[in-house]
Amino acid sequence: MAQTNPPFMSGVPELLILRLLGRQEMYGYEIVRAVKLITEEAISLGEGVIYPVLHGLERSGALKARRKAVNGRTRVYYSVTPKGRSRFERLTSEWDRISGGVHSALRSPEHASL
Amino acid sequence: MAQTNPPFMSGVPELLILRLLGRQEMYGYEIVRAVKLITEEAISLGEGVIYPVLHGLERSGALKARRKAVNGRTRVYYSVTPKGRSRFERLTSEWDRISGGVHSALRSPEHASL
DNA sequence: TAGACATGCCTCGAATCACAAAGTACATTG
DNA sequence: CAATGTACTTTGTGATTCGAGGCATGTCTA
Repeated sequence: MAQTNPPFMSGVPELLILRLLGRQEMYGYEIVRAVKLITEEAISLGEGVIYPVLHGLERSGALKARRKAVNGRTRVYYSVTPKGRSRFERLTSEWDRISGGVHSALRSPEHASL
Repeated sequence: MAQTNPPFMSGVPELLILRLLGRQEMYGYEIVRAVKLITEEAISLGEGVIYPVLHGLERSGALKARRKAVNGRTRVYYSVTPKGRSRFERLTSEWDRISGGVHSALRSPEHASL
């Protein structure tokens, strides 16, 4: 039933994709598997998530694509542009801010005086 | 224009509210200020976010409300029910999973072999 | 030959939910 | 009286995550 707006996932697919493509170019199907690996099985993204994000990032100039035939199949390899790199940095600092804030809240003493 | 789906914020208001009300009962306007404090200014939620979440959690049985007159004004104090507590625990472990996964991804070595 | 399974890309519909802005009302203070 | 702080409410918006499904090719096995 396509549980939408799943808690804590907004922005995450984009962040992870930019992270992966910052190391090396990759194609969609490969990214699906790679996400599981780098998140240590904590996060799993389906193709229905990956491809739309990829297309959106390409359209906004954060990624560029090149088609490559391998074994009679066509793969679309993506790599980050300078624009994508700065987007990744902005997102990363956003992530640090939010997750830091939540962490403070969760760890803050049980009977702090407000 | 109400920047919607702001990165990394989905589920966060609910988590923070449940966290605060787990310590002591509070009313909406108070929560708005408290969120800034416990997140160390990292996160700030407007009333337009707090109140709808409060109503939703009450409707779903996670919170109960009681009205209290103070200084000629009426305040609605909320406190968590057992249902709310277990919801908080579920959300917390979700948060740990996701943020742990993202953290792994961001810290994972630049040239890991996938 | 057929069947199953992995690879590889794509689209669709659904439902959510965080947000800004604006509005109401009363109290206090200068 | 005007301004500010308290306290609660409603509305419109739209970006986005997700599952399910479709299509096509390659490989492996019985």
